Amino acid sequence: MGIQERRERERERRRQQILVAAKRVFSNRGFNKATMEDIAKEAELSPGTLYLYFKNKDELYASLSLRILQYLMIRLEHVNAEPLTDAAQRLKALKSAMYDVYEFDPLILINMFHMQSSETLKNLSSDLLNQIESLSRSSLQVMARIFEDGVRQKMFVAHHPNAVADTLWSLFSGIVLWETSKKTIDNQKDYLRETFDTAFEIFSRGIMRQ
Amino acid sequence: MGIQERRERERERRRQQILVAAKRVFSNRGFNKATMEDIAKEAELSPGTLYLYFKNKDELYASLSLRILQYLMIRLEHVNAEPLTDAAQRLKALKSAMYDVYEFDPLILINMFHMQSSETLKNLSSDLLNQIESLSRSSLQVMARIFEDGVRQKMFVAHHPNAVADTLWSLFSGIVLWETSKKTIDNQKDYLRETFDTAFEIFSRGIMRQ
Amino acid sequence: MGIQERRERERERRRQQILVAAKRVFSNRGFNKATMEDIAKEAELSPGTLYLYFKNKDELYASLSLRILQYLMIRLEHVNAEPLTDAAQRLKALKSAMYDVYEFDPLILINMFHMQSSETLKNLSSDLLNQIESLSRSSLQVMARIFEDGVRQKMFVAHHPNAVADTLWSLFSGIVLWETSKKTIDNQKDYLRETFDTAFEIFSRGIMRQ
Amino acid sequence: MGIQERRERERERRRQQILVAAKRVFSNRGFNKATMEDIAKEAELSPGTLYLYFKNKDELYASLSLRILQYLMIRLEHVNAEPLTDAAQRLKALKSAMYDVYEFDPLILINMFHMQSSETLKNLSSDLLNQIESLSRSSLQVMARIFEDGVRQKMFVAHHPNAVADTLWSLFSGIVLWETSKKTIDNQKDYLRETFDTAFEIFSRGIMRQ
DNA sequence: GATGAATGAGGTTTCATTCAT
DNA sequence: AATGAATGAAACCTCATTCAT
Repeated sequence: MGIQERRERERERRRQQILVAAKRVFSNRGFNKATMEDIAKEAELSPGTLYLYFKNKDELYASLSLRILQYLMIRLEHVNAEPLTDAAQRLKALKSAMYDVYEFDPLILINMFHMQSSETLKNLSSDLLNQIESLSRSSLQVMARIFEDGVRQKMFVAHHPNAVADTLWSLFSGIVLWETSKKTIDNQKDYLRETFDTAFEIFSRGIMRQ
Repeated sequence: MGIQERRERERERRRQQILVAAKRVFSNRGFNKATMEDIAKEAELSPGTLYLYFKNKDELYASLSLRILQYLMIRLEHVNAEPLTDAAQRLKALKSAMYDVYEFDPLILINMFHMQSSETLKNLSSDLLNQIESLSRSSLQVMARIFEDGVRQKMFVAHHPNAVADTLWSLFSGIVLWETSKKTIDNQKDYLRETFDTAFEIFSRGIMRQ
Repeated sequence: MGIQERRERERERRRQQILVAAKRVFSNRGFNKATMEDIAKEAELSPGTLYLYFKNKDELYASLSLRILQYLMIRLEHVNAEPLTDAAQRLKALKSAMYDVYEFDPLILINMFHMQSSETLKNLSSDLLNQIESLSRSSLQVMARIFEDGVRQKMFVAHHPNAVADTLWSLFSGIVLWETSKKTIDNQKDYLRETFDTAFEIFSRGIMRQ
Repeated sequence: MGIQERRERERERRRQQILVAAKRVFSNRGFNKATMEDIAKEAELSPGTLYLYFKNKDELYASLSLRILQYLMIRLEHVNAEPLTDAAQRLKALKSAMYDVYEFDPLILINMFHMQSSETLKNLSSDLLNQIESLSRSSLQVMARIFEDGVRQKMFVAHHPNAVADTLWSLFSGIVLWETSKKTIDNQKDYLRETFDTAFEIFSRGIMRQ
């Protein structure tokens, strides 16, 4: 391992250390209340150091999303790679993938949806914005391909695959945000899984041929 | 009209004047960037005056949501009040209602979803929070009742009515937020209606008996 | 006196109060070391208040210069207005005017020259920059006119009046900066007057006809 | 060449390398905006290394001035060494020397004047400050000697030679700073030579006997 | 009731300098 | 000797909120 490579690795480790701290602080103090100093303290680094790894606060926040998008992508590709047998099973695999994404990191997922629904997006460096965008676009395309295949195999009712993917994605993000908000207000327990079950059942029934 | 009543009326007029200004500013500058001074200027009032009508900035924002919830409630009750004929028509009416809500004031609707997905909720006065909550709860209940009726009439597949309402609501809010975010990034035109059409078709097919 | 006018007056008083404090702090701590908080404390105001009167730190600094330029302008116009008698007396009046400008506020004068010799200029609001520029331009023009008249009256050797004005202005600012720097290093007493005397004698002899 | 000497030479080479880089960065980014990291990058060294050769940022800046002062000194001594023939020619030689100093390195010259007119001076190590001071003092003395000789030879009007030297030096630095500032504002072309021509003509006429 | 000047806590960010490797 | 990652103090500036008029 060359010295260059080791440095690169060390640098990546630091980045992760900061992201982990950021996630923790963000989850404790909430999106707006978390300060760079909080994060620095949590990461046991100085504020200045954060800026060696992330251009500014928005970019640090946004970077949290990339990881989960990458995870989503991997899971979706797996679903797509499995031999096509039966529509119901396909959808089940898809549902399972999405739920895993939620469990992988609920807080960051909410963060991501939150960010997408705000004007924060406009302030990101075009580089990062492009990454997020392209990854999120590809994910939707992979999803769309699943539905496309299904339609071709006469398992799914004919719809524009992109629109179906958008529907599923909206359903998913809507549930995540809505259930989170209910949890915030009521301190209720986490009903997300149940809501998602019903929602998915309806969705499945809605797109599968009888 | 007593002097008391006239005062009350005058006061309400001011509140509306501020809300209108707030909405405009919020839509121009974005959620976080809008300042109280901006709003005051737009309302042709002084900053101090805003605080005579709204406890703080969060409350002012939150108050924007009430109006749209009230409108939602009215529309839903209408749907519910119509003589029950046929499931498809019921759902069509429901869809139409929701789309009207969107058109009634897209910006405030997004604002509302945005707020619900953030920790702003925690900072509201319990009074306002209660109002929002109860109104939003009732709306969901009215929706749920529609599905309940439908199930009883064997028009809809049996599901827990609340879960179906949650699904629809999530779907709706998810689409609004997701399509808005896409519009922000791409400066694309407004595809919301189309996405919602497909989504609703799938949803309808998913809950109706064949 | 209307309420509007009184407010305007009050506002101007505050501006002056801040400028006075800024000048004091600037002179004690030096150009770069002075902070907005220092100035606020000196003015017995809060930092935020400074920003109600000056857009940013650079503008506050630059505003210090305007006053002295205005004073310069007045003094020069007086020299110009006096009935033209004799070249020597004209120059004497001019010299006296410039020395008064120095005494009016040496620190701000140095500040002004310092600023002009730096890239701070680029960061000013175009409005303020224009004011400074135009005032400084007019001053030079008034000076140039004095020399122009002198040449026409055959009292001064023929030179391009603008170039003569530039020479005098450069001489003046050069002396101010150079003598100040010597004073800084040596903690010497203020030799400026003497240097200026000699310099002006040479200058006068250089432009007057024998 | 001993090993000691070679080391010394190597060290000097590095110093020069840094100074060259510093000059370049300073000229591009302006006095205040230039950072140590910029300079390090330009010199293809690391920030830490700069501190092995210069105590701090101020010293690095100040060191830039030494070279030009040395050049000035050499040129002035040449003027002084030439056989005294005629006052006009003496002054011409002096003027030519000063203009050469300007051309030798305008940026550093401005830098030097800029520094002299600021409180940076106070923060230098006494060693460096002494060097600058003594060199700048000697330069003025050499200049003064020229005028002294001229007076003794009845070519120049009697004035205190130091005061005349100060006048010339002030005139020179004043012009450099003033013309630079005009160039900054107007993006005008470089009028310095012309202004200096007129100024010097006036100055010459002012000190020469008729 | 309305004003709007003033507040001041608190946030983000920069950058000269250090020091372990 | 050279590195360059890390530091952390300190600066500028914003803006929700208050309160004397």
